Formats: sequence, structure tokens, C-alpha cells
Amino acid sequence: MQELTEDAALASALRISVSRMARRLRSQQAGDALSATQMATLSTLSRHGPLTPGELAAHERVQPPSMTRVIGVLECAGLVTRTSHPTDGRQALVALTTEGSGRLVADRARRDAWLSHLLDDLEADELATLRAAATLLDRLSQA
Amino acid sequence: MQELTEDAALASALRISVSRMARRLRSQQAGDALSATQMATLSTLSRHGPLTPGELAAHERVQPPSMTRVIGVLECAGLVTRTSHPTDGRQALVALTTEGSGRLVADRARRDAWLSHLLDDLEADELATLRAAATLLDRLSQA
DNA sequence: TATTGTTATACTCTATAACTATA
DNA sequence: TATAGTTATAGAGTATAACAATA
Repeated sequence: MQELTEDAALASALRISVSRMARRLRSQQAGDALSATQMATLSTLSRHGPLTPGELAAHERVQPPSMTRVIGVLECAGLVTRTSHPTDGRQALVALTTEGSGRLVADRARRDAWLSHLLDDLEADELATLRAAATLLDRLSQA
Repeated sequence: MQELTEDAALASALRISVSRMARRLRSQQAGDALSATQMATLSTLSRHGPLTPGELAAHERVQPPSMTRVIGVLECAGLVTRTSHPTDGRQALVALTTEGSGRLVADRARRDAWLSHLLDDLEADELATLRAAATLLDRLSQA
């Protein structure tokens, strides 16, 4: 009973904290930066290697037509390539280009600068907490 | 040098995780639910009492025409009222209705419930990590 | 027939520019 | 004139429905 109450309180606190931080992070976005989904897509390709549009859509939790558009923008910008799947003609393989990889690094550095600066003031154990929390939030997001 | 690199990596990972979780939380206000700015506007009115459209626009960091639309939607839904300003005919006063106040409470409860349900599956030490992280995120957001 | 991806279309949210009413 | 708010219009992002190609 007590535990349930504490869970509910944590849920409320965590929701407010995460939402507020996300708002702050969004406000740090500069003009020519890529959108959140575009960045996340490049990031996913960087971590997983070439993926199909369907896999990317599932991973970023958008509908396939939305991912088609994202890929189109990234392809026009020369940040990804779209090649035919070796064994299944219906599918395609989206891969990061060298330019895409560079853009990812540069864009991240710019957008992370604000948060990174804040992290400088934290203690080692606090950084460890945030590192673990990031992993947990990822797991919860995929549930 | 190594520490700097790790901090930058954590900043990036944390930004992505927090943004993704915020997106998931937003997606829980399904169907008839209000948008983030609509909710934030109700919340601001709840905390500050009646405000003018200009004050609301400044507080939510949107342009005046955007706030005009938000207020229009909320007024049509019966969640706020728009009355003429007592001393300045150019201005208006937007106030929360009883129904708007109830909606605010109900929406918060629903989103808390979704996250709370997810937290049920976590271990005690993981909950402790999230509890500590929420506090840290609040501190970072205020910096 | 089922699956993968795309095209066509529409909706939401936000912005800038132009306009109205009041100070 | 200057200010508060609205209307008109446009752009970004995402969704559903319909379609094409392949398994």
C-alpha cells in the first residue's frame, strides 16, 4: 500500500521532471538543426548500422509513411543512402553516409553543449545516476 | 580529457532518452486529450489566476497568434472563459472554469497512472535511481 | 494473400505579416 | 503613434487510407 503510494508519487515527479527537461532541451535547439526524429534516426543508424525503413519506423515509434518522409529529407541532404535489400526486393536498406556521420557528431556537439556544461558541475555518483536513469528511461520508453 | 568525452556522451544519451520518454508521455494524452501547450496554459491559469492573452503567450513562450488559437480551442471546450479587461478595452482576461480545473486534474492523473503502471515492473534499486534522477533533472532544469 | 514501402491527403501546432480596435 | 489582439496564410511534422511491388 505504502509502496503503491510511493510509486504513484514517483511517477508524478518523474513525469514532471522529464517533461520539463525535454522542454528545456528543445529550447536549446538552434535554427538549422535537424528535427528530433531526424536526429534520432541518424543516431539509430549510427548505433545499429544499415536498417530498413520499417525497422527505423518501429524504433523511432512513428508510422511508416512518416519515416518515408524523414528518410527522404535525409537522403536529399546526402546524410543517408537508400539501397535495395540483397534478398528481399520489397525492402530497402538505409545507411549513414560519411557526411551524415559527421553531421551527427557536429549537431550533437552543438545541441549537447548546454547539457554537457551543466553536467560539469555534478559529482561522479550523480553522473552515474543519470547514466543509469538514461538506460532505464530507454527501457520504459520501449515498453 | 577522457572525462570530458564521457560527459559529452552522457549528455547526448540523456538528451535522447529524456526526449523520447517525454514523447511517450505526451502520446498518453490520447484521443480527446489536450496538447502540451493547452495543458500548460490551463496549468498556468490554475497557478496564477486570470491572465491576459499576451501574458499567457509570454509565459508559454509562443507568439500571440498561437495563443489566440489555444485560447479559442479551450474556450470552445468550456475550459476557460474570455472576459473584457476592466480598465483597458484592448486587452482581455482569460480565466479557468470549474470544468477546466477538473480536466487539468484528471489529465494529470491519467498520465501518472500510465507511468506508474510501468514502474511496477522495476526493482527497488531501479526505482531509487529514477527517484534520484528526477531530483537531478529538476536541479539541471532550473540552472 | 500477406507484407513492405510509397503516394495522396489531411490535421495539429506554430510562425510571420497584415489588419482592427483601443490607448 | 503605439499597443493588444485577431485574422490570413504558410511551413513542419505526423497520421490514416489507398496503392504498388514483391514474397
